[in-house]
Amino acid sequence: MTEEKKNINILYVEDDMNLGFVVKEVLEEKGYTVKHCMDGDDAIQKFGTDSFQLCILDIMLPNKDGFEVAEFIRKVDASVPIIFLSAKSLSDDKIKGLKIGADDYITKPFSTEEFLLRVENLLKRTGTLDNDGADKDVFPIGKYTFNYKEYCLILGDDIKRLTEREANLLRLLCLHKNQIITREVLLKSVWGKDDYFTGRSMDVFISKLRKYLSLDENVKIQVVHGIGFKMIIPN
Amino acid sequence: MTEEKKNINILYVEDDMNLGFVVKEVLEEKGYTVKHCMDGDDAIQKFGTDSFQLCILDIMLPNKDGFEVAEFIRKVDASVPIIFLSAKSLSDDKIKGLKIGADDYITKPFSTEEFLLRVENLLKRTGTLDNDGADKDVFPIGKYTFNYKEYCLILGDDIKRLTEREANLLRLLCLHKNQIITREVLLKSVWGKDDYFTGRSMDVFISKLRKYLSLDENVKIQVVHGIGFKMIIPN
DNA sequence: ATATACGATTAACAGCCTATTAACGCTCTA
DNA sequence: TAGAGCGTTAATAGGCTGTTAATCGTATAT
Repeated sequence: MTEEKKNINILYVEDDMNLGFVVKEVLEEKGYTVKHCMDGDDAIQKFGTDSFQLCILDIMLPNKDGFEVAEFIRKVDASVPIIFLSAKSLSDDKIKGLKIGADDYITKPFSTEEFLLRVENLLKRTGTLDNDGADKDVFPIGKYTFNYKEYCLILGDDIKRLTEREANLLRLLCLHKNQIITREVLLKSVWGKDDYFTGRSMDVFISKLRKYLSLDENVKIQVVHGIGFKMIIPN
Repeated sequence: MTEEKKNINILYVEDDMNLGFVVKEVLEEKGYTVKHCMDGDDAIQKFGTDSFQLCILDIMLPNKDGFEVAEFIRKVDASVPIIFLSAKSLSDDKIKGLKIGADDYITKPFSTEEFLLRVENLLKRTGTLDNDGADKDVFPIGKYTFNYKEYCLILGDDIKRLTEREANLLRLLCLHKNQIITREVLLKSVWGKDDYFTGRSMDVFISKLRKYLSLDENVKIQVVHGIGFKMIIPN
């Protein structure tokens, strides 16, 4: 996830050094690339010489205010998403921003969590970020692809449908790929209880999963005797 | 402009009669069609039996709160834009809403001007305003064409008329084509309740739909045992 | 008011699917 | 080497689904 974001360029215009530094840090920590400008003219020029997937504009700026910058940006690129930051919660400013076509409007002070969520949501909306946490439900397993939500295991044209139990178990193994996961954890997570018969039942499922995955010899569900299992997935 | 908007359906959930009435008026004056629900359960069912281009949800609701409604709606349609209304400007609520995937978050009280601007902006963003969102009710299903609004299923010259229930059910399957949709979601959306007999009733409808769709062998309504169904529509 | 038509629900039965249990043989470890 | 742990296959029971037919309820026409 983080690697994908590295390609996302954000133009950030803010004259408050302190806030500016913090916000830049926060965004960069999440893997975004951030160009930070201190005033409107600088921003306009940056926009002309680089391409951005998102613009975050403070409204109060020396030289040219955020609205003017936004209007300019809109002339150059009508679709790039724009977020305004404002110290005032004055409705007039808000409305002016919305009229220009702001995509979001955040009032200072804001929590970094809220800020990041808004940024992410906006990028998702505009299709820059891949949609929802769907990534979390698709696991590559060697030559296979395992789609947890759809309960299926895909290899080429072949789509093997899994039962709910099979899928739950396989998902846990994927979340711990190349690591040992104990029988207890598996049993408590998937079955909710840990006794002899449930354990034997799980062994039957492990057996099935091995069979399903047998067409890629590099993928293995190893047993760790007396402890649990370890699914080997080569990179 | 106003004429185009006539095709835009808005689901509005608000238990405050006074505010509800005003907002409905304001939106309708702009040419939108507004379905106003008073509580969450009602909204969920409305969503299952009609198609909306925008949902506006109050957070404080009797029965089910706005977040729950949103989560359900997201299960049925992952892309429909959602705006939350909230009396509290509490950051926690905001964050919760954004996490669920709200597209905007408006704090009461708000001016009608700001409100309308946000609605329009959101609709522009999602492209609903451009193409007069008529497509939303016509679904290609393999060789068939399903027209939800007209309750009919067309294959060549043959026009099969569907009942309302049949159409509602088929629509939901279409919205989730090639994806698993759970029995619970189908039942809550189409019937508004989820019990044994309603479930059996649904099975009868599924059986009918399969029969209607049997002339295209590439179209299948698969069962996902213990979970729900998955309609396969080849591209 | 009565008859009719239609759609939806309920009933009934058959068939299917799945998780579990049992059984047996093998492997690992103490 | 004994005993516990695991791999695998097969059988079973119980729940879930597919389908048809009967019944119920409501709207419509006579």
